[in-house]
Amino acid sequence: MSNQLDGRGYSPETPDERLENFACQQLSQSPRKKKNIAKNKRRFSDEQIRLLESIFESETKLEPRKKLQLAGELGLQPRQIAIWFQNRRARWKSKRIEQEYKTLRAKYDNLASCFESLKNERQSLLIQLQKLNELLDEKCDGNRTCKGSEGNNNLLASNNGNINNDPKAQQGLYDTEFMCSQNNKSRDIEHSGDEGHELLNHQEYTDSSLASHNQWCSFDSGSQFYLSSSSSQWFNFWI
DNA sequence: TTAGAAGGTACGTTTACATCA
DNA sequence: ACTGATGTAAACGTACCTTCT
Repeated sequence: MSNQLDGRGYSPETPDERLENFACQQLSQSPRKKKNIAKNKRRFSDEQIRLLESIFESETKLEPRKKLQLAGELGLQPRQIAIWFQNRRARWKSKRIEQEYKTLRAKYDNLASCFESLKNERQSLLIQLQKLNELLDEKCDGNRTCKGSEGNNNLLASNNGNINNDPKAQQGLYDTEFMCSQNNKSRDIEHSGDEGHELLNHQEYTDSSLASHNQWCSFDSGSQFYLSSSSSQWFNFWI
């Protein structure tokens, strides 16, 4: 505020001049009285502004008595004081709104960037899943136990049974488990109870783009890696 | 309880003035 | 030096609210 006032090129009236002007205005009976008042409009002096600002800092609204007192101190009309406070409140509000906008904008930008990185992460997870699925297909091709009820085999079971000795596949499984546990823990945890067990055995994978001709392998509940219907929806939401 | 006057505020607009290209 | 555009602050008009009688 004071910066804006610095360098003002007007010559402030003294209180006496102001009173004189006011007296003239009051005495003027012309129909253009209002215009005459406006024509004498002068910016308040630095000293007046300083005092007004200091009071505004402590109270943004003036009590009537204080307004009169201030008017007397500054040689202004009470109405001028009231109007100054009105305008000051308006400027204050406008600044505050601007500041709030900046804050919200920063938060939004941050969220948007998080969203982007999560999207990228999801993409890489899907690629890993695709690879794992292909590996499973290969295993199943060479192992007839994949069919029928035993077709329910899964990566973890294979891994635990030391059937899958492919270090690359194991690494992929580890990575996948790790990333899922990091990112989906909060979402999947609610399905990890009895309800989760049920989901494990009855899930339907309808994503034809990624589901192979074999069904997606379900994972042991302990692996924290399975696709419930809700997480499918979550994934679809991100597409 | 209701009506109306008085006083206050928010908000949008107008006006006068300063500054700058 | 002059001028038009622009920004800013003082002032105004109006609608609305609260308080008091």
